[in-house]
Amino acid sequence: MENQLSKERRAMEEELVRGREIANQLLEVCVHRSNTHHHEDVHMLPFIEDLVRKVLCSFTNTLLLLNTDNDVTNEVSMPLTVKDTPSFAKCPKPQHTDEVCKSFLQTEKRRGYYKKKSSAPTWVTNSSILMEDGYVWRKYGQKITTNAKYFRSYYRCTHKHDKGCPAIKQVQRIQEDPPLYRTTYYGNHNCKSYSSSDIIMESASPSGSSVFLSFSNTLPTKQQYQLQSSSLSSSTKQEPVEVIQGELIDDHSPLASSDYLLLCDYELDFNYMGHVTTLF
DNA sequence: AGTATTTGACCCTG
DNA sequence: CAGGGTCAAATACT
Repeated sequence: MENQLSKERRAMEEELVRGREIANQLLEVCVHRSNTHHHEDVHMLPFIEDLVRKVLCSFTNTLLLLNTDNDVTNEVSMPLTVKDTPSFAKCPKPQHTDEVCKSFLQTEKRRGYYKKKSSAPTWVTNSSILMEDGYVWRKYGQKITTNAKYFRSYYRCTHKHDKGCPAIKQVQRIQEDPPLYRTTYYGNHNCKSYSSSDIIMESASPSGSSVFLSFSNTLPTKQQYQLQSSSLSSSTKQEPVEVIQGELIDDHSPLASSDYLLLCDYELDFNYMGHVTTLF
C-alpha cells in the first residue's frame, strides 16, 4: 500500500517534470517565433502542436494518477442542447383536468426551455496579441452584472440554427484603460466554418506580444485548439474556455472576429480533472 | 427584404 | 428571491 503510493507519487513527479520541460520547449519556440518572420511558421506549426500535445498528455497522466480512485464518470457534463427536456414535460401529472388545462395554457405561452450552463472556467488566456478563430458570432443578449462596471455580452455561433452549432461565448469588459476584455467560451463549434487563412496566433500587434495560458478546475474534454491544421472537433462538452485580451473589441460592435482564442483539437479527455494548472 | 442588434421579459439555479 | 443566462419582439442596418 505504502509502496504503491510512493510509486504513484514518483510517477506523478516524473510526469510533472516532463510536462514542465516540454512547456519550456514550447516557450522557447514561442519566443523564437516572435523574433522571426511569419513565413517560417508553416514549418514550426507541426512542432508546436506536438509540444502542446505532449504537455497536455503529461498533465493528463498526472491528473489521472491523482484521481485513480475517483469515479470520474460522474463528472461528465452533457451538452447543453440535449441535456434536458422542456420544463413542462417534467411537470408532475396534475390530479384534476382543470389543473391540466391551466398548466397547459400557462406553459403554452412560455418561451422555449433553456438551461443555465455550469460555469467553471477551464482555462484563461491573457494576451495582448490579436487572435482569431474564424467563426462568426451573433449577439443574443447583454447584461450588466452585479459588481461589474461594464456590460457582459452574450454571443452564439451564427450557425446555431442552420447547423446546430452549440458554441457560445461571453465577453465581459473588465478594464477601462487599457481596455481589457475577458472572453469565456462554452462548447465547441461543429459548423466547420474554418479556413487555413483564419488560423490563429495571427499577431496583429507587431511587438510586445505576450500570451498567458492557464487551465483551471473542472475540465473540458476536447477543446478546439486551432493552432493550425488540427481538425475541428465537435465535442459535446460545454466547459468554458476563457480568453482575456486587450484592445480588441467593442461592447457594441458585432465582434469583428477579433476576439477569439487559439485552440487545437485535444485528443485528451480531462473529465477527471479538478485542479488548476498553469502553462505559462 | 433579409439579417443583425438591442433590450425588456422570461426562466433557471443556488 | 436575487442574479445571471436566454428568448424574442422591436429596431437598426445593409
